[in-house]
Amino acid sequence: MEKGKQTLSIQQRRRRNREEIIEDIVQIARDMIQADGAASLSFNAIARQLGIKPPSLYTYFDSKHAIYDELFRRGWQLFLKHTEADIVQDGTVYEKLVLIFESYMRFAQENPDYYQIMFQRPVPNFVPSAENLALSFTSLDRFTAFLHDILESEGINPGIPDEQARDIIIALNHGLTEMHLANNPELPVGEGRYGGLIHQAVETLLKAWSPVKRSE
Amino acid sequence: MEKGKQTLSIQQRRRRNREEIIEDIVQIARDMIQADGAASLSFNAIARQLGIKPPSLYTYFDSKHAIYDELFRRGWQLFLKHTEADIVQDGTVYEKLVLIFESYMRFAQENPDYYQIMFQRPVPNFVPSAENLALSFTSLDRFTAFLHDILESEGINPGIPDEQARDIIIALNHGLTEMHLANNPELPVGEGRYGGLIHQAVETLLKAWSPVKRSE
DNA sequence: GTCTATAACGCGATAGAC
DNA sequence: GTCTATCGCGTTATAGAC
Repeated sequence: MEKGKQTLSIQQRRRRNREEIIEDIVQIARDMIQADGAASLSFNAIARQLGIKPPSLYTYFDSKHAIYDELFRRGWQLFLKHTEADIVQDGTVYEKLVLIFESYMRFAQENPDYYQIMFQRPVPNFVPSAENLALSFTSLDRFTAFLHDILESEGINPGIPDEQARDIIIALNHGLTEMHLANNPELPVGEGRYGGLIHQAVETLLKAWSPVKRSE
Repeated sequence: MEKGKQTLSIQQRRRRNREEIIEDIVQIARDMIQADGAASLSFNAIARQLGIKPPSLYTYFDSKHAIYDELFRRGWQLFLKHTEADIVQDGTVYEKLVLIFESYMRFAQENPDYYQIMFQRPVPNFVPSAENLALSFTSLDRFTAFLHDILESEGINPGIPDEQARDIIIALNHGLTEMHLANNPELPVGEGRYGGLIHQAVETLLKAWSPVKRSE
């Protein structure tokens, strides 16, 4: 991985434009993180693989943290697209929520590099820029609105404020994903000790929150 | 933190026995992790603070990973004691489960150094030894038995296998804790966006799993 | 003006000889 | 326990090539 030969000569490389090189850097960083974890991403190793010297890399990124920040940004952009595609208008609440859970877990599994940087904190002292952090709030706002809609349209009253119901969903969803990645990272969403629990988890929530007659 | 003076001279230190020095090393490592995160623990810095040269540290630990492994072991030992104290025999299921949730979150907050190493994976390439890993299974077994007991004694049938109910509890509990630490690490258990959701979370689970008459 | 290389600094973990 | 030495890291300064 680290010792890969560059495929282009320096002269050829020079002709390529800046954007292409940045894409290369991002792709190399993603590959390395997927192989060895976000915390052990090496600035020097990226340069080596690109076929340039480490100092030259500073032409494209001001620091190693700037690369993390760019990955953070791209991750959230992709996540917004990813979840958008999985938010459907038809179907039952149950089906909609299951899709949300599966979507989150699938994103984590398909993009472990982005997921680490976005939802875990593997890099000491890395703080995303305020601009990119705002992207994550956009996602939360969207989910809040989505949940509000489906609860209202189905006449579901969790008995607690919508925001609390939302946060319980978020915590359960995140917890299932974390445990799935820790226990059966190789199994697809829907299988494994935790990855296979999405339906039961959503059913549990909806059972508790559905407006049914209770004996007590 | 890192530049603290040693309080004993080398000669005094020499007289102390090996176990005391190891205790010192562990305590210094814990302090450093609490300050800067597990991933940025520095072997050299530990030696500096102990008042010895880095290579001498190898007399006590074979590698940096060996220090992590020792912390992993101590963390699980403490966790077993910690939860044991919070598993009570009297009270309702609701109260017992709330205590379990609070206990886990409190452990994470009071021992962030151990928690990181035990439940997150902040150190690339660190894998706990099989011997110490077994400690974590002891904890799972104990929780399985505990949950089985209280479900049975209260005649609760979640409608799904006990192991699945257990894992939903674990996931929700872990998710709440992760989100609390990420959002309001400074707030005590019971407060904050996620730290204040334990009662609602447990209530949701028990509502769904309680044997009540339903209209559908 | 943009990209590159060389050299060097201070840090880290670790190995080996003493 | 020590010291010396090797190697990797991120980063900066500086200077030359396109």
